[in-house]
Amino acid sequence: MLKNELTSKRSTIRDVAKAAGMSIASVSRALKDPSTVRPDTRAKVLTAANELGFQVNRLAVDFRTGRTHTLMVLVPNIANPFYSEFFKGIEEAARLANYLVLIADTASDAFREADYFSMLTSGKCDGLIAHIGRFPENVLELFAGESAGRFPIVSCNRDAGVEIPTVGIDNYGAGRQAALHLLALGHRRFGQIVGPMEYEECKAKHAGFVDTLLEAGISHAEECQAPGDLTIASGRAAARKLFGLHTPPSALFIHSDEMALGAIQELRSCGINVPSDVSVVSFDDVNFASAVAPALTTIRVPRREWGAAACRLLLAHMEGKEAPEARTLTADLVVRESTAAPS
Amino acid sequence: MLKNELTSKRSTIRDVAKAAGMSIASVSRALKDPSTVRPDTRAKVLTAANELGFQVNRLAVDFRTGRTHTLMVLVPNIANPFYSEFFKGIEEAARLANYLVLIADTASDAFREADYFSMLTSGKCDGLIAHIGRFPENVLELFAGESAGRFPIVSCNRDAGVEIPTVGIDNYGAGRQAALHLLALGHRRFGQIVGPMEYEECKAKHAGFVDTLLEAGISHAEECQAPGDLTIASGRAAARKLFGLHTPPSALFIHSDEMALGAIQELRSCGINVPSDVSVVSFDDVNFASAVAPALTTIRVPRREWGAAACRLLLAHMEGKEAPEARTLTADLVVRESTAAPS
DNA sequence: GTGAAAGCGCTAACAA
DNA sequence: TTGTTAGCGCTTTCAC
Repeated sequence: MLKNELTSKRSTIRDVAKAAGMSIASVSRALKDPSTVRPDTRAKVLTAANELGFQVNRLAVDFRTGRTHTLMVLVPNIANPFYSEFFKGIEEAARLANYLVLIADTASDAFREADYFSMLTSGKCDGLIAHIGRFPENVLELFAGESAGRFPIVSCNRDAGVEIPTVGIDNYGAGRQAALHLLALGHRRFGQIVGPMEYEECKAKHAGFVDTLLEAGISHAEECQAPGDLTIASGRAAARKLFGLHTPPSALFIHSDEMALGAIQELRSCGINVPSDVSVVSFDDVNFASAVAPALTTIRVPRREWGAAACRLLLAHMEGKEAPEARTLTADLVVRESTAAPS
Repeated sequence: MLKNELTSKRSTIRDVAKAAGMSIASVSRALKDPSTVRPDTRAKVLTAANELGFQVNRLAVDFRTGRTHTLMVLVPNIANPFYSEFFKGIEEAARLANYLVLIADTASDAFREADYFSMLTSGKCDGLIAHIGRFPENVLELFAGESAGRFPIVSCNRDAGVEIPTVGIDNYGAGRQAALHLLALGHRRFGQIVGPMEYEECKAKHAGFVDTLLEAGISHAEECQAPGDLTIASGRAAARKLFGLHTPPSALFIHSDEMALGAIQELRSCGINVPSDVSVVSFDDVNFASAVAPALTTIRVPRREWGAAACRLLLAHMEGKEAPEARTLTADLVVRESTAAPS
């Protein structure tokens, strides 16, 4: 039995109406659109509401109006420091339009993803921004075809064959920049620690990097590539694997700052120094990237702008407007201390 | 299958009932509690629902039942990597009880705090876990007195004069451990980079540290203390201030790993080495703490357990049960590389 | 400017 | 086991 069921029930506009000596319609109006009632009516209602400790039941309002003024953001792992600024960008844009934003961590779990997605399809939020690596099959079905337009949703990752509005990053171009920088420094033996390759995002980073090496006449062998899941621990493991090779690389492109941190730590423990022995270019430019030693040379992803752009696109969709802006943001290289010419 | 949706509004159980040739009550039952209807009834309903692309309107369900099966977590700044594990702990505990959890970032903004708090008081969630430094006045009023028990809420920080169920950390004991460790190493000149001192949390860390020094006959001057806001940047600034002193400390207690990272970076840029010149004990043990160089000696806060405990306490409250467990968790020192004997 | 009344989509008595 | 029906608290015509 719930506690608030035991205590007195909360008052409704009906109670307020009785106390103020007017109809519930007037109470509703006085509360929601004061200009439509006479000042003294309004005053009476407000007084009564106050005395009764009246709190509007938003569940009822939302149900009645069919709108919740709430947006949701889905992420696979809130532990990734990447998301902090991303959320701030969304929050700011949402606030301007008078929306509240709620975050859900799906833990890359299909059940959770389905649960949270259903909050959109079942009306519990008005729109959804999905920053998940891959859309689950059942979700794709849901948003395919004609029903596509019915649920306002914006993706932050392009996913093959998905017709969902997307605000993405030019990952291919970013991978390219990483390669060009390392090439310019004089490196010729490259390694790569990649994120989950089922994500388009990681595929594109990888392709941009490898294609650019190829153009420079350098092939990027399969064995010089180690997979990770974007966490520190997976970076450590990947570095261990890569430097077990008999001709280890002199330069590394790593798909996230977190993995880079783990990799650099692992190398250090093996007596391999960054950047004098190995150069590292990573991805994201999270908060700690510029504060660790060596400070990370990384691809700066405009996370706040990304969030804001995604939110604006979502809002535009919800109002049936056209897309308000470009949908691919560029991420640029920031050179710090983790890269140098090969020794 | 989803065809009719594009032309008209979404279908309701009424539509399903008509299509299946039964009453809406049976549809409701078949969907919600299959065991209460005959198998063939159930099959008919499911088929009809499927054909119509029926999705239950959760807004209506929640409104009708008065329950949302949703918990909310309020944090002042999601950018703090501290929260990652904390959320996971909550999510896990919530999931066991069949609740969804949503996160809101209040940005320490009073308006936002009020907005999100009202989601609880207006019924949009069933319970709330607040991990904010300080409760805003208006919120305190709301939860004072008789209405206190009406809204299930759990705080993660003790706040003076607040009668809200709390799961906290023994910050005083942690501050004490930091001091004892540094003292044992032989340090005698101490500095401290503190978090916002209006938070009880930071006050307690500070008091535990200072009291322990005092017991050892060492006074901790006001000038050896610099304020920060728990971010990397504020750690840098605080370190700059502290080492402008003409007798700088040989050991630092810093209220968060993030600030410690900033401080260590600042010191490094001044040619001051950690730990050979200065020892650093920080707080939290976030993900990167063990991966940076030097690895941080820090107070390990059991974040996942904290989240889980807070969630269980909330759930217990919502069911009117007694508190299921102790409400103060201990945080213990983890010695790594950032502390050493003074030179 | 205000009130009466009709629901929004669903659940849960209560009947049958 | 199934159907009928009365609302949950609010917004919103539509009269007055």
